[in-house]
Amino acid sequence: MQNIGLKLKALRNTKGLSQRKLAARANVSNASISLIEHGRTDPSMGLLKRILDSLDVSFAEFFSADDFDDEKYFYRNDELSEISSGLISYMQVGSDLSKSHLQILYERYHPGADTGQSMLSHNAEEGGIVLQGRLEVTVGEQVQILLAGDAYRFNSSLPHRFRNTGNKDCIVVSACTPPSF
Amino acid sequence: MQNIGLKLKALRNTKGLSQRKLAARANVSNASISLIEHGRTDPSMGLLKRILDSLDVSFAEFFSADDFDDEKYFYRNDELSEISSGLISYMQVGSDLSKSHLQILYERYHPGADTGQSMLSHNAEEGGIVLQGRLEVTVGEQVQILLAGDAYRFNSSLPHRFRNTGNKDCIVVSACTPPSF
DNA sequence: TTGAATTGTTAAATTAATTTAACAAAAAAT
DNA sequence: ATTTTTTGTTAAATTAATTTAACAATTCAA
Repeated sequence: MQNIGLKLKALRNTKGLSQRKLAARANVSNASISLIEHGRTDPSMGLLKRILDSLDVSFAEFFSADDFDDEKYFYRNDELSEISSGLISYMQVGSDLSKSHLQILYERYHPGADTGQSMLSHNAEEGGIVLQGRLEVTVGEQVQILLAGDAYRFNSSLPHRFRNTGNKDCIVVSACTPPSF
Repeated sequence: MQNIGLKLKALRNTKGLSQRKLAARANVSNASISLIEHGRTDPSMGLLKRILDSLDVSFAEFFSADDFDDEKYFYRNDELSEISSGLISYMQVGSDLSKSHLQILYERYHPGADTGQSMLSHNAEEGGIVLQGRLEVTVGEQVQILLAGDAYRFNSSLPHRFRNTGNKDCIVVSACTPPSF
């Protein structure tokens, strides 16, 4: 478990704490911190929990925290990655999201556009806001027509479907975590 | 660590495995499974990893799998939760995000609006698309003016700042995972 | 330049996790 | 019915994590 050690050391350093300071806050021995950081022990969950708690970091955060660090933060309108699919065009913020947790899309549904059915069952969570037009959204047993200003959010494991039932383009800004494609 | 035990037991049952079957696949003793499930031991990371690996479940999944399940999927424009803060108004999709991983906001920056500085260091990831107006965004050492159609995305642990440097309202749809407030 | 405090490491001692091996209870097989 | 497996639990034995307490190296003060 060398990897955990490296992560912990990095985390400790960003908080500017010494092994002993961290040990005191977490109520563990400083030796434990040293041994874990060097991968010379296989820490118990309880020990690691006390340490992470004292750093205000949850297990989920700690294990999902493989920070992406491209230095690209800004995207001009024409730099958005276009992903076309039939009558729907998706403009994605960022191109390679493989190390990312968040996907943001500017979506344009042409009249008659229809996603068909469930985009699979990712353990994901998604939502969006309608900016223009008319969007029929189905989630589980529920169906709704959303107009400009309306919004949706649900767990992506539920079967869902999007349709533009209007006669003009429908525009939506959506987000999904983790990315769905 | 009673909670880990309950989770593991539930997970094992959904896969239809007995303690011994699981133990064999994970190459651990069946006693360990029993002790963990009853919270009578504080398992080591390595032991738990072997068990989860054999179930094709990552640590991240194991700890983040607290599915939210409100049956509320749709939000009319006037149902968005307004969170005002000085010259900025945030319209949030959903009210209680405590069990959620995703926060979606419709943001309106009045002229002169300024977030000041770093919204702290959440181990989060955020991004957004500018729909209207002029937004100055600072991330780390970089500063950019974004106009309608432009976008941003970055790791929220970087110091960042938003300012409306135009003379009209600026509108942005943003997303953040996990929610920042 | 000296002394005090703080750093990270590590052997030895202690405590606890993990396995081995046994047990009883329940289900399956003959 | 009765044997044979399979189930989950647990004491005892073994192995390993964790702490205590020491060490040398570095930084800070005066």
